[in-house]
Amino acid sequence: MESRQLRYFTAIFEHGSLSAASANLNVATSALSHHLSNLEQQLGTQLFVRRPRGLAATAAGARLYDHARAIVRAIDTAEQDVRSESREIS
Amino acid sequence: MESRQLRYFTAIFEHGSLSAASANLNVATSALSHHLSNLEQQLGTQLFVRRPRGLAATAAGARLYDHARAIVRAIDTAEQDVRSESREIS
DNA sequence: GGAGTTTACGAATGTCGTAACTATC
DNA sequence: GATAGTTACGACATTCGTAAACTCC
Repeated sequence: MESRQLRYFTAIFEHGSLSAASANLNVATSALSHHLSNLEQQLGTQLFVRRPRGLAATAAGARLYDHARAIVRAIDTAEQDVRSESREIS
Repeated sequence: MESRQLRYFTAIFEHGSLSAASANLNVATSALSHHLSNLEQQLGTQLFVRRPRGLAATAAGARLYDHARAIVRAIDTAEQDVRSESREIS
């Protein structure tokens, strides 16, 4: 699981569809579809049920979301923290 | 910051050299060197001081390590959790 | 010369967008 | 026909290893 996959996944989850996430991320739906498929295959689990109007998270998808949100935040925090550390030194 | 960069970084930090991390990860030192350079450039900070016998972490490097270790663990935990969730369902 | 890192180069892989396709309303 | 997702294909970028430098003992 790579950070980018988790970022895309959280956007898809929060927007409820690839097309909405696509508009928000400025990434083509095909790319998101690919990443989602890969993630599901890597985990061996379906994360969303495909519905006519969009995507509905499965239980596994909802559980991953809780983790993914925290992980993405932690990464952003780490980056900011290191940058501020380096500013203190220099 | 991608997950792989953080995994490589923690290995380099823990082993204290590219060559030791290389042996542990089964990845060539050149790849680790490149990733480390990219990470330092992305963060705008030097993470290790290059010493004749290996690498010594800077303050920024040490601070990143604390974050990186937690993030890598969180990712592994998330993966296991989702897998166990899917087993419960099926 | 040995231990360690970096740089150069090419191969394999991954990522992404456009476009065509499918399905549902 | 409009909306939403997937698949096919090609272009571009990333990742990685081998090999050749380079530095410090």
